[in-house]
Amino acid sequence: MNRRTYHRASEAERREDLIAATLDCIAEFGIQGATVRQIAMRAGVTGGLIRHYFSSKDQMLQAAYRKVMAGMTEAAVAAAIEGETARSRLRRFIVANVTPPVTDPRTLSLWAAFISHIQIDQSFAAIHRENYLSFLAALETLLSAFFVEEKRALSPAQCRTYAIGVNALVDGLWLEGTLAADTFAEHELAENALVSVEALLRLQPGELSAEQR
Amino acid sequence: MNRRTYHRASEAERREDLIAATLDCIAEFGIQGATVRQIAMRAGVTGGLIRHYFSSKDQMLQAAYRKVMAGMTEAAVAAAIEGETARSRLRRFIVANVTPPVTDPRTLSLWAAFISHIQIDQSFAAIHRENYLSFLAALETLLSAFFVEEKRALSPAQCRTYAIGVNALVDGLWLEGTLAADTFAEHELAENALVSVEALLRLQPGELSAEQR
DNA sequence: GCGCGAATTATTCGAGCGTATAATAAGCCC
DNA sequence: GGGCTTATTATACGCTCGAATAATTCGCGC
Repeated sequence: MNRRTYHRASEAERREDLIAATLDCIAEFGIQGATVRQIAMRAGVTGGLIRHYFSSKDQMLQAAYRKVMAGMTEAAVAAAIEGETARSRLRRFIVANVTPPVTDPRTLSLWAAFISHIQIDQSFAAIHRENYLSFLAALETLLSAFFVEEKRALSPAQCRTYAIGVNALVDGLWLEGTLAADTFAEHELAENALVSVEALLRLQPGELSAEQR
Repeated sequence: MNRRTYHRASEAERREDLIAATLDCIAEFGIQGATVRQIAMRAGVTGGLIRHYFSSKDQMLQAAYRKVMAGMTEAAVAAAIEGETARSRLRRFIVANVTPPVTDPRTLSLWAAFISHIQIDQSFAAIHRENYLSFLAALETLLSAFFVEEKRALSPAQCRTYAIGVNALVDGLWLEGTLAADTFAEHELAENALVSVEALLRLQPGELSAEQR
């Protein structure tokens, strides 16, 4: 009749653990393998506890989705703000998106698993939309600041078109580079990203891509 | 004791039906909801039959993945070959990839569901790689033909860089445009794709995007 | 240091999972 | 058109699922 001894954790900490365990399981076994029991085992608790923190398994999955997306945008934004000029911030933002830890097979697996649920469950669609718009807005801000700095006048419509294109390019390279990581040399992807973006924006070759500290 | 009456179908036809039913179920209920019983019901047969055509459910999923990817590339390639010049073929290829039926929420759902499995199951990784390389090769062929036609000399390395960038851009726009279809006007996506590709390739504005029959 | 609320475990439930096997009906061949 | 092959159905098996409930142990306030 000896029960397991256990530690009473704070709510924040426990939820964090459960979400992390959820992501581990999805990455390792797929969304079908992320069962309540597997997740609980991974988190070092018993299954029943999950329902104590989340009203259903589905709500926990949504929290996990938010976590993944937040991690991705935060990494890129954090890299960007360290730049001193608008050009440097744009450059750093782009590079961060095609460099670890953002380009990580595990992250991509998780991202794809959730994307595939967008058409099925409206809640996931809402989370996606929120993150997409916020990412696009961040990119648009970086871009217009860059054009101001370059003293290049741009209509808002033109700026939006650029943002959409650059967003697509960055997403696409992220996908390509993460899925076929072995076919790309060390910095080939980042270099390609910078060269491509400067072409997209009709900049001079080297304006973004040239080595500069 | 009355059993269901049934029709004995040809092997090809039955496999086709089962794969189609599998895709329907994944799109509608997610990969977790694509159970043997659901799939069988959708295909109008009983569950046991699946194991008569596929040695396991997993093998059927792989066949379904191949089907999805084949459909996507075929649509784009079919559009391309109707062009009379290399420029037109490139143009049509790009437009096809950001236009229905390729930009279809259902297709994207399916694609993502399978992508999320390639880190888990090697078989899916192999299917992905095969399709990625073939798509990239097709694009590279279109590109180099285009450059020959334009009398613009390009090193193979340069051509590969371009192919990777254009591939990323097209993939990214496909993603963006399909996931946020409601935020894009009728032909905005295709127009953006052409303008972006011509910028990527350092062409004159309008060289690809200008209306031309 | 004790009591009490609540975090956590343990156990149970019915449903549904993928698979295996046996019974049956369909339809081609002669 | 009767017999044989086999595509298909029907049924059963052993597991695992998400969820609900009851029992317990933790650790803070006093």
